[in-house]
Amino acid sequence: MVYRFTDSVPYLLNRAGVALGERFTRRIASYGVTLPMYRVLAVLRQSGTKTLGDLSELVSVELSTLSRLISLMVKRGLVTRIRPPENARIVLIDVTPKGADLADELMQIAMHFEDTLISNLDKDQVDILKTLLCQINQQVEKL
Amino acid sequence: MVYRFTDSVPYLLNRAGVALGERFTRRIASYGVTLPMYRVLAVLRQSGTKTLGDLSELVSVELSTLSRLISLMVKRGLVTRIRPPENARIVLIDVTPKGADLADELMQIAMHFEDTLISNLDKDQVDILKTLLCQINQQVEKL
DNA sequence: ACTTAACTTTTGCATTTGCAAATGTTGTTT
DNA sequence: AAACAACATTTGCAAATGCAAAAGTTAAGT
Repeated sequence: MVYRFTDSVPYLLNRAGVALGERFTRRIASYGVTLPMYRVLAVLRQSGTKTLGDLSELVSVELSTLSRLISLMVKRGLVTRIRPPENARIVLIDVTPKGADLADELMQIAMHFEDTLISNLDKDQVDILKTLLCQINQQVEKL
Repeated sequence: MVYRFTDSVPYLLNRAGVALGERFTRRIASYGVTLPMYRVLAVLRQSGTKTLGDLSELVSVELSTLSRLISLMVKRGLVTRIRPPENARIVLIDVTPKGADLADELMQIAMHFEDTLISNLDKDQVDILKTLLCQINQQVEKL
């Protein structure tokens, strides 16, 4: 059995991810938001306040990159960045009301994306897809 | 049914893709090769000479970015860049013998990655995974 | 208390990226 | 054959990225 690079999981994963990302980026560009920004807003909207480190983990963006991205988002009034006095080495990020509204709007679009994406796929198969993607994430630790 | 961002296909896809990419990047760093470089080598090794445009499509790297990446790879003796006289507006990229050897070596590592990645997954499920990733790619066109 | 270690974020700097415009080539129209 | 459109790649430039080092804060050891 020969190894076919273009049939490998990492290749297909990247391909689908990039294609999807590009589409969504273009779709939300008119809102003045980039894909990483959307991810930040969506995570915060879903689970509330997060430290920078946790957020970095959750949105798969490197810490230093995220730090600067947050600076930009603060400047645009989408999120707040607070150093709590009781523990001044962490930074807490949260959405502003404006950011929350925007997040809701964008998540509507994302929902629609998801719908068309899996529209002609088996419900069971989509479940398998999601489960496997999660498992891959765990397996990656062992590599 | 509420929309949970962190359960969405794009999110999980990105997460797995980034995690996998980071690991592999670190794994191959000692060979002086980046992930996009590996992808270029692997595609060329698998399917032979390609135009820059086709290659861009195959490795999911934007044309201008790829153009510069290829310049670097040419300088390092990994690939060749030829403008065929019979059609001088295209550029043909191919691996050098050195590039081919490196590609083989790296693909061994990639094979091993794939093995551990899907080691405790169902064979049938992996097939579904791959199929769905391909279908997602096609569906993306409709978004 | 003082030093050292551990934790979290930010910054410096070089590299990579992506869009738009420019370049060069072929094909088509008149 | 000149002008124009279509095709394929490259380049300019601003923004994003990633690593390593720095900075600031808390915790632990002596």
